[in-house]
Amino acid sequence: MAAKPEAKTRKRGRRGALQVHDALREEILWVRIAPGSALDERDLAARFEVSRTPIREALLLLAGERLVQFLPNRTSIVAPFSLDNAGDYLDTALIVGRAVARAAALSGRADAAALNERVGRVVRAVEADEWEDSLRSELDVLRHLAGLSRNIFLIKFFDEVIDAGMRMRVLHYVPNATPDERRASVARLQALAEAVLAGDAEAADRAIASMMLADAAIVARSLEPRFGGAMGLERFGEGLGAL
Amino acid sequence: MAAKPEAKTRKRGRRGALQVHDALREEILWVRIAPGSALDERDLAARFEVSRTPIREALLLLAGERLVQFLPNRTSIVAPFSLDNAGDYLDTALIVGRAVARAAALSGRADAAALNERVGRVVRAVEADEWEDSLRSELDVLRHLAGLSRNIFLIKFFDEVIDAGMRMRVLHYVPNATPDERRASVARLQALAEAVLAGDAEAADRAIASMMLADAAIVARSLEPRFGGAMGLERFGEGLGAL
DNA sequence: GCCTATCATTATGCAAACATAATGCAAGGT
DNA sequence: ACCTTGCATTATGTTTGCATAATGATAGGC
Repeated sequence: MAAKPEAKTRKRGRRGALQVHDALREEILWVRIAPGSALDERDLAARFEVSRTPIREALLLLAGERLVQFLPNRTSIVAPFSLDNAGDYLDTALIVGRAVARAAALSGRADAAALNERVGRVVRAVEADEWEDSLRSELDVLRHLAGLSRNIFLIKFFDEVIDAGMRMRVLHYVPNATPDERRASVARLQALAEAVLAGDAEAADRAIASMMLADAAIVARSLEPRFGGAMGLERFGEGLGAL
Repeated sequence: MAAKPEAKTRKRGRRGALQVHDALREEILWVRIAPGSALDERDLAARFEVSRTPIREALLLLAGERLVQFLPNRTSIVAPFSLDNAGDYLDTALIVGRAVARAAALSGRADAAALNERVGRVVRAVEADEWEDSLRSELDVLRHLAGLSRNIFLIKFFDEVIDAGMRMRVLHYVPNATPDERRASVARLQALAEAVLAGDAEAADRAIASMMLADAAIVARSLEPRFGGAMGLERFGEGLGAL
């Protein structure tokens, strides 16, 4: 009866373009496809067992998310990745992240059981040294907090911020953070959760900012051998972050 | 020689999907197509004199920008518009806008001649009562200020904020603002420009916030007959805006 | 020996046709 | 008179094929 399981999958997901989009999106964000890689439509069509049209549609959607670069009459590529604007990124992430933390704390919608359960997953994944699970569950907590705001614009922008920093995390945070640093990061996440549960916007703001700054310092450290600290990362927390 | 001018246009714009995307995008943002309208692919194909493929690609891009809703196996529609989350919008716009104003002021890149020229266009358009030009040029000033930050994430988010509020402006700001209110808004824009030129981040922050709040009040006023002030708009400036 | 122009190759951009899911109407039954 | 069931209609989702622009190799000239 399970003669053609993949055929049933094809039939069930009656919209190949979205399937392809989601699959490619995951692969790009988790850097299972290298930045700059060519995305040949014919190859992808063969791989996903669909024609080129749904592939093109998926690539167009990804191009809209700035994850793929559509070059005119040339083969599309995975969006190149560099840390040249990591400073920009963290300035912006701080702004949106702090707004999310404050909104979550002020929402009065935080549920201790649900939140602690999610934080618990992070703790367990870090203890077990499952880096992918730990990253996934950590971002899940943050997205959950954003959801508490019920502000669709804030949620949307925060999602975009997380996605924009995804490959930086995978490439330059995960491989460089020591176990102690991971535990310290989780402790900051727990402080954030507690502040949100207590409805303390100021404390939540400080907690998420210190978490983001500490994580950024780890990324910055990984680059010093190459750039000699010329990345401008030392000014985090000044300027826009001080809004 | 100009025998087939439209044929040359077709040939020159070798990427119909982007042409269609830009055209539809303008029509949706300026509400020349009503929210909720059906977007029949065949009709659009006939209208733009291309096949359905580039139409579909354009619609997918617009769906990624949340300007079109792709309903499964049904005809796509222009994204519905409502003011139910206008409060969310203005909270978020304030956060990003204030960050832009501060970043522009701190950038030290503001050029008096270029900025005053742009502001001058707004003044002239308002004096001439050209509402579309005035809105266009006003948003152009704001985008120009965002560009001064050279922060690609901030620029991107600010663009998205402006687009997200576009139909609200066209439908509920433009028809309700009195000439005096328009002039007052322009005065606040001038104050913003002056603060940025002076490099005064605090003043720029206050200027853009007061501008956005005053404009929001006009939108809110237009709704009171219908909603009796139950929109939650009266709490602007509290909560997140007080970050 | 190196540079340049031309051509074959390859992959994209678009068009048209086919397959399929959803909708509306009509006919029949309760 | 109303609800239900089945079918025709319609528009989407996908496939396939062709036209065209860009790339790389090759041959010719300097």
